[in-house]
Amino acid sequence: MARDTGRTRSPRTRPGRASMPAEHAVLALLATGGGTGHGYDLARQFQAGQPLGEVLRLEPSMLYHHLKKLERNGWVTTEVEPQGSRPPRQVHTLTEAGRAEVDGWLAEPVERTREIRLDFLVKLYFVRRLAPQSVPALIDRQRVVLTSALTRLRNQTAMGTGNEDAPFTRDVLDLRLRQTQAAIDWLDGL
Amino acid sequence: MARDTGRTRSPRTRPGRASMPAEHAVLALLATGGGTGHGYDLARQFQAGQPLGEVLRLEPSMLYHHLKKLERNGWVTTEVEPQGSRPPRQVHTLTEAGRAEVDGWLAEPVERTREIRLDFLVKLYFVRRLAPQSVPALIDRQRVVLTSALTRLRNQTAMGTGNEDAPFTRDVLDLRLRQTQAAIDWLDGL
DNA sequence: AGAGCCATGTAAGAGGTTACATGATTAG
DNA sequence: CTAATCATGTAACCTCTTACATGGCTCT
Repeated sequence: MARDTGRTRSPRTRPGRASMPAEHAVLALLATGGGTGHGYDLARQFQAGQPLGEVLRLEPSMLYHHLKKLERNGWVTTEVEPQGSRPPRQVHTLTEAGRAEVDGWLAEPVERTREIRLDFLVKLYFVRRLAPQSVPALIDRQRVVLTSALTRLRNQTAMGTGNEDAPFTRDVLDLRLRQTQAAIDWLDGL
Repeated sequence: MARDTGRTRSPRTRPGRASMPAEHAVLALLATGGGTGHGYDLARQFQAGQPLGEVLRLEPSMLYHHLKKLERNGWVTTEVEPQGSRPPRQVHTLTEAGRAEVDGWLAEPVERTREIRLDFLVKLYFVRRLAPQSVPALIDRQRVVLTSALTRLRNQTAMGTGNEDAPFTRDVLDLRLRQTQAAIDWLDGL
């Protein structure tokens, strides 16, 4: 369609802005290994049976994919390390930008309640390993986010109370309230 | 492994087997409209402000995409309906296979707790509109699924009680327990 | 005259899954 | 001898999101 407006194509401002837990987990895992590591080694931690693997399962193919992407982002550099008899390793090293990215990601709470289940758990795992003194701050900030979500949900529920023809919407809000409340209770028990 | 086994490429048994809530919602929405409808009309229901749109937001482009896919699956047929002055409509009609697919989907509870938030809510919305007498059965079946998940989580928690070096795993299980319990409580209140 | 509705899509990319490819070495 | 481990990927196919295209008609 459309011959061409002259502008080739907008730079796609922000592509959705998900928190990309898998990518950040790989980056943070590099940080726990002193800033370096190779794919095969990192892969083990994402398998079933490992604590991290219970929350975020990552197939080797996806792990290698993420490592390539982290390199394109300038968050890691890669060198080949020959191994004698074994296949050579691609050793990845965190850059300063990568380190900053990890630190920022670890300090930010997640936005949505549904991100508690994956994103926040992964963050919690790594904050405990990389900056245990920041754990209470992260939990507090997350609690604030969830509490304000709770308030918003309560307001919506109150506003809808005249609307008697929408029991479905009431049920939706009720579920969300309960799930958010459960997450807050869990945070409080940490 | 294997230069070539002769088989060009396996038919990819099942591509992940998610419940595909968006696709089924489109199909079910056609059913509520007497088995026929066109894209633009269906699209309105997936917008913000509509009860369905509060749970499942679908951009027009994705809706049209799903309609094409439903046709490839043999669940709908499509005819063009000229409109006089307006642009012609693509009128989609549920086939028997499509009707059966909707019925089956509406009767099945979801497998995972995290699918309650989207998949189950959408199902509930359509069961109430298409087969209100089946609502209690769906809720019961869903309750059974969630209760057995709860039992599994409790067993895992009990087994892990010797493992003192894994507080993270305990926290993960605790969160899942609370979220599952919240979902059960919500079901009981419906 | 301009805004917005009607009605349908394409293009491009991110993120993710599963299967398959390769090939040497070491442990049972 | 066979299976697992070390080590790295590619191919093919999904879903979903955002941006953009087209073009007449109706309402203010």
